[in-house]
Amino acid sequence: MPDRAERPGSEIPARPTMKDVAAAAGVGLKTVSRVVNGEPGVSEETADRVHAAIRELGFRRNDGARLLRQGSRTSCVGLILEDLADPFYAQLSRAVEEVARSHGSLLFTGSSAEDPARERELTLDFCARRVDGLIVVPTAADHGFLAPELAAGTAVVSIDRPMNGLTVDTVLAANRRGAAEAVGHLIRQGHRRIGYLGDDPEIFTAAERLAGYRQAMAEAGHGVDEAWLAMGRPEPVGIHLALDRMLSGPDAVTALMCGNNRTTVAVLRSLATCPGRTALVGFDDFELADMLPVPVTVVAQDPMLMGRMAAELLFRRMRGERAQAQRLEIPTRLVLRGSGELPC
Amino acid sequence: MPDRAERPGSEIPARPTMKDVAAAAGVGLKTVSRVVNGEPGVSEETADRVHAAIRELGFRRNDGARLLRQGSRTSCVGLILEDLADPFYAQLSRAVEEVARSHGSLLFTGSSAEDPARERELTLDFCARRVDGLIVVPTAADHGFLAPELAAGTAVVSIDRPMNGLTVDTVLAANRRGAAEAVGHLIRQGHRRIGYLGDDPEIFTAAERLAGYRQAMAEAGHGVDEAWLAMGRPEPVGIHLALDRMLSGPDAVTALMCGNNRTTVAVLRSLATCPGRTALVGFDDFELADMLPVPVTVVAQDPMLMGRMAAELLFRRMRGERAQAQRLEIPTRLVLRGSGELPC
DNA sequence: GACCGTTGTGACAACGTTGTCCAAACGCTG
DNA sequence: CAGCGTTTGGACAACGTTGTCACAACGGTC
Repeated sequence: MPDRAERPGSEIPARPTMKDVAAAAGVGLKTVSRVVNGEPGVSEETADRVHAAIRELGFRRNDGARLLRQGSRTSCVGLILEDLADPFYAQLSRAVEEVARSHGSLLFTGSSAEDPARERELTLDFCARRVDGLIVVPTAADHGFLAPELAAGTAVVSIDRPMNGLTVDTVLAANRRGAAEAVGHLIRQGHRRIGYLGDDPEIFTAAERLAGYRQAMAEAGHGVDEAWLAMGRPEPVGIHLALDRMLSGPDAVTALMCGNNRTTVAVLRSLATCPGRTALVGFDDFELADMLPVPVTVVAQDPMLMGRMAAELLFRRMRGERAQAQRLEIPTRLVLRGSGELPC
Repeated sequence: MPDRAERPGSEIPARPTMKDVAAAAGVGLKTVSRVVNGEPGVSEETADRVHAAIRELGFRRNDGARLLRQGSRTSCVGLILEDLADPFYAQLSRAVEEVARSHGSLLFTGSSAEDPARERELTLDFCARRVDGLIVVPTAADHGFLAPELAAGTAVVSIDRPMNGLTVDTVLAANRRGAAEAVGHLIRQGHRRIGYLGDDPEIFTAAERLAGYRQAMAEAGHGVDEAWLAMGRPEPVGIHLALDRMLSGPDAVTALMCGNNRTTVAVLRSLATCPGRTALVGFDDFELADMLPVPVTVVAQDPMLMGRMAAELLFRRMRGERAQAQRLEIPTRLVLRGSGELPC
């Protein structure tokens, strides 16, 4: 064989292209293309030769080139969330992936780690890869930087939090109402001094849930002592200190509302070291909440449903639907298990 | 303006290309390329004009075309696992993503759902997108179909389970040893009749852990009654029935070993409905295991470390390292919490 | 004023694929 | 055997980008 495409000494093995296949099968380039794409107009015998060459060379079509030529969709969507390892987001991802798969799309995933710069970088990287759509848990304060992408036809859906500076479909949990219901429940159990531990109020969900707490307290005519509030990243030490403060003194709180699953777990760990029982409701359900010594009453979200809804909205947009941007609020469900039903 | 690239009636808004930018800025195509890539040899004034045009048109470079032209790496890696929503895999993903990010790569994620056909499809789709590397939790019995990709320079690393029919770097937990240690621990607590509930033994980890159980029993000189074994997907009903069987009669088992976190949780739920306490050790740690009424003794794996190692191996390969395929076994850690220390 | 190097710029080909178009070879009819 | 359609095949351009090369304009030297 005089002329081989691959040079023996080359470090990076060259991938066979259609040209190589064509040469190996002794046919024209376009014929290979036809065979690969199942187009008609190729005799069975020729197709067999081409298939044999493909197998022999281990050819696989370069989708990048195909997409470039066709100028069409890449069949990729991107998902950007805060932390893939958080069970809430893990479930959400799974649902998004499922829907993407059912529409024949592949999924890019990225964690922003609550860092706006990182989110922006990831988003734009995904856009440079020409994803057809993006599902984002927004962290940045403003998403105006996405406007050109949106204008260029990239579908965008916001999930878990709204996006500022950009009008897009949005899927949220009923944060305020869910939190208000939970606090209302505690109030009906006779509690008046209720502590609230939540995430940084810069985060939309944290602010909304806090607002729900305040609303329920106000509706019941109970004042809120600012000393009962502790807002910040769910770190064990900070939470332990906050609890120490809230649970001591004559005006100690008798019940606690936790703003997210991380906080709830941290609070439970902290409480486990203290004697005495405090009523508690957590926002967001978590595995084994029902199996703990005092089963934990929670405001359950439905991350799977949220992910599914967001993905369906995204694919609807990608199909070219022009309707006005929607804002879906997925209801929460108060799951009574015991921890919220403790007396004062 | 006589000649505009975009037609007003067109449904799909055309993305601006470098050509459009060049026209808008009144410069040549290559000059735009130079500006975009920060190449020298462009006067400041020209660069400013180009930047203005880029901002105005909302231009973003098409990485697909760039990659095609350069023939170089896509800076994408693919991760295929069983179920993104499983906490073990969620943590593993996070670690992989972190390493990928630190190497400037984007991450495709896909769940095989333990379906070989789906795994194969995902894998090959990723390859068609020309990922630089693949990390796979293998489900298929044989991965020979990946051989051409490997030959073409796609790096492949197997994680959690070995790959058959392909020699690649592999990162595993010390399944057999971990399980044997755990069972040995139960034996030292005086147990002789120990039940084992695990996943389908077709799955490598399930088979290995079962082997560890058998080994520990054999070393202690205890026989194994096949009625003590229940292998299959972790479904509540099946597990409940199996437990009923194991825990009744005069020869009821006095301790249980669970082969994975899903099974452990299902067993705990099932046991919660029965009176009486059974010693139990689970393979794989899970959140709140230490907070349950009887804290659960587990064989802890380190999914983050496994993910990190696999990703580091992958990027080492991608950097062109030619060393022989490695097989890393990450040690497990027996975490004593109480459930394994119950008396017979 | 002929020659030089330097600086800024653009024309052109190429990456791997597909869509358009045309040509060769065939069997059929008149 | 001319004329026709049908089947099969290939040449060529284009997608958006970058690498190579060459050209134009400049100031400076002999």
